[in-house]
Amino acid sequence: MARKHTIGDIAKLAGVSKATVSRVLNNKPDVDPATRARILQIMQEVGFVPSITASGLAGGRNRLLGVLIPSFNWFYVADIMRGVSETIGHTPYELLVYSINDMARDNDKGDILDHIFSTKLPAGLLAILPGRSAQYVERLHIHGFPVVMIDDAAHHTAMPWINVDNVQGARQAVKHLIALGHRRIGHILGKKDYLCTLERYQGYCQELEASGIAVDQTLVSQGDFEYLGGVEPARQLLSLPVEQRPTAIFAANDLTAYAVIDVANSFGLRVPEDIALVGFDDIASSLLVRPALTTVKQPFAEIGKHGVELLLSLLDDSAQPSFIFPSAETSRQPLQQVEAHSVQIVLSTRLVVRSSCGAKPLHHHMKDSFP
Amino acid sequence: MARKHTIGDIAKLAGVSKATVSRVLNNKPDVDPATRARILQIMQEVGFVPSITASGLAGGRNRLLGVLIPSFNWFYVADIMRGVSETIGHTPYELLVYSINDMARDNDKGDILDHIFSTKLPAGLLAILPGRSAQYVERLHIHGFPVVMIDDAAHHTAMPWINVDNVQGARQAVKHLIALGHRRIGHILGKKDYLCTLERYQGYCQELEASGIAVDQTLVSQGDFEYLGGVEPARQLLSLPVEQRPTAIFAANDLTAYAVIDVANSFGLRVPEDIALVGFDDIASSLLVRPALTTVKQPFAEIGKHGVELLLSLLDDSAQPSFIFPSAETSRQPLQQVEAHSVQIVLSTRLVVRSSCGAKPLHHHMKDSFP
DNA sequence: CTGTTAGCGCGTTCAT
DNA sequence: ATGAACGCGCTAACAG
Repeated sequence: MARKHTIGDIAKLAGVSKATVSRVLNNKPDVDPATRARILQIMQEVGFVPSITASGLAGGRNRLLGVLIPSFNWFYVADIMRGVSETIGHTPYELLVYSINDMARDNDKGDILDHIFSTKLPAGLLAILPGRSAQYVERLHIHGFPVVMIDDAAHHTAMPWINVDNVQGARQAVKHLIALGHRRIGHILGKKDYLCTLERYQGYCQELEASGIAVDQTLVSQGDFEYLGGVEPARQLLSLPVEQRPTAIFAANDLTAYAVIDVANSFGLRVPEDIALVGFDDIASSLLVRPALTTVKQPFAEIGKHGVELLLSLLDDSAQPSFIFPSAETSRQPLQQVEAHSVQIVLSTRLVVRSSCGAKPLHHHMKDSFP
Repeated sequence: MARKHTIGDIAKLAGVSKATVSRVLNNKPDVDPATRARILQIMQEVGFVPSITASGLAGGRNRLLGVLIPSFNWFYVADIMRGVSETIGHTPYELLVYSINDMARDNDKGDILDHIFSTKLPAGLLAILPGRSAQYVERLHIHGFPVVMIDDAAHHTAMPWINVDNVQGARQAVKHLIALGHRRIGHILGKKDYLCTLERYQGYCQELEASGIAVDQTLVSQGDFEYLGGVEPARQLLSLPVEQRPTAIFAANDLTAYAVIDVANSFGLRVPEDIALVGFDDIASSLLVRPALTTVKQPFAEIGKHGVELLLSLLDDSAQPSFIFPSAETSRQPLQQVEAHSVQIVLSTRLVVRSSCGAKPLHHHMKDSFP
């Protein structure tokens, strides 16, 4: 393991001043190519690693990226974090995680955001916030702190922002059910006041109407994105007289769909034979429940990736990342798929067909189809 | 939101030197109680937040705790991280996450540990490593970097280390099955070369023998902790002639148990009616599969919590010049559930009875038992 | 008990 | 194109 070297050491070895070493470190233009090469060479050899701490102090900006998550236990958070951490791995930044539920200080989300703002430890923040908590994050944005939101309720703001197209996603789900011959398609709504709840409902309505099917409010029931919150609305829909009962249900998310499966079974109904089912999210467990869930896949890892890229594009225009870890020569990919001026990104979803909808899957997934 | 203040500002406001402010900041004993109170008061008022960056540079030790995880996508990692983040929330430390699979640099675990060691960004590292990768972490430990391992294969080392009692856990599972009247109890082993695989198998054997049941090797089959890797051994066990076929199976972990459920169903067998099933881990999805899985619960959050506490105790110790100043006042209170000298902690497991074992659950879990 | 003096490792002026 | 010098905010010796 390499000993700890400072730019002073490198400077001596290279026979230049510390300032020059600092210049190549920060990729400044005005350095003689020859000496730059020599310095880089030496840094390689001795395994020089600049002090994030010191450069942070001196430069005023740390090479740390903050990510605020609602909880480590939410299934989809893990997928987003995978994308986040993978993307950060391609940069000289490190990953700092703030979790809301788990904070010692009161659960007030404003508090933790205050903390982040006042410490200014991370150079920027990627905030995954459900519901209408965007306002807290917006405060940071207003104060000039680089922030990217991953949320459904942030449309009203001008903050850099990233999300999926919930309307299209819902339409994909309903379209598929219609294509399978269903006409009475029920919907269990997500949590009230969430924008994505509304959007998915809108997509549901749009697709029905596009097929000439009138939206029947008796087939729409209020859920809350949780398993338990899905039980009652599922009961409600499945309790309808057979001729009114939906033959298919589009649940606002996967957890809600799980509740439908269980309620259906408890009613002596089978999924998908008696009731076709499509969820939304494609969290990891949807591959494990039986029947495996057909669902609208949110590209969580992509969301995380684009979120980080967008955030990075906000940070530096001048000092492009410096010098990467010695072994990562090829890993420098252009982080600029994100347009410099597009501060809002909408990713698209994809329908993943498994067993719960009753369609014959085109591509059998390994786990799904092993028997 | 509070403006940014430095200790210099506080010093002026309090009419003392920066050194004194620094002293109260670091809870040094020799400060006049009155001035200490006054300074704290002022810090409160102006909302002073010390710069982690600067104190890290000056003191040589950052208020950052590193956690190395194999992946954000492993179910149990999320639970451990919940405990970790919750515990860190009670301290002035921040959480720095390193993920292995997702690193841009080659997947070599040694590389990322080198990186951590050479940057020395975090004050210490909590490493969740599967298998025998402990050696990489051990290098850090040898070089004096504070490290705590969460792993099954680290018994051979003297590193601070934390884990669950796999033998007892396995015995709990098997004991329960025996109590339900089962005599032919099969076992699907975990991944080869993992210590916890061996330990769980040993527990399985011990409990059988304690009940006067001979271990039958035809009832033991090799898995690998993965769902897919559980399919074949499950097939093997369930293909046995009825009179030899196990009436119950103890799977080395939950994912393997899921495979047993699916294979059983594909054989026209029902869980738990035809085959009782107990898993190990109690990952979140075990509440969602059907039948809900009876399993040996690993206290993942506790593991994370104790891991952090142990790590912090290592840090504090090294920072204490206690030999020189045998002060009478020990105002250092928290985090000392962990004995100063116990560098290895073994937590115990708990059997969570749900549907898959065929026993009538004593306590119906909400989700589990809603119908 | 408290103030003074040095740095920690690096970025960023100024000069040259 | 490069060096010298200063300072980021704080901790850690030293004195008193």
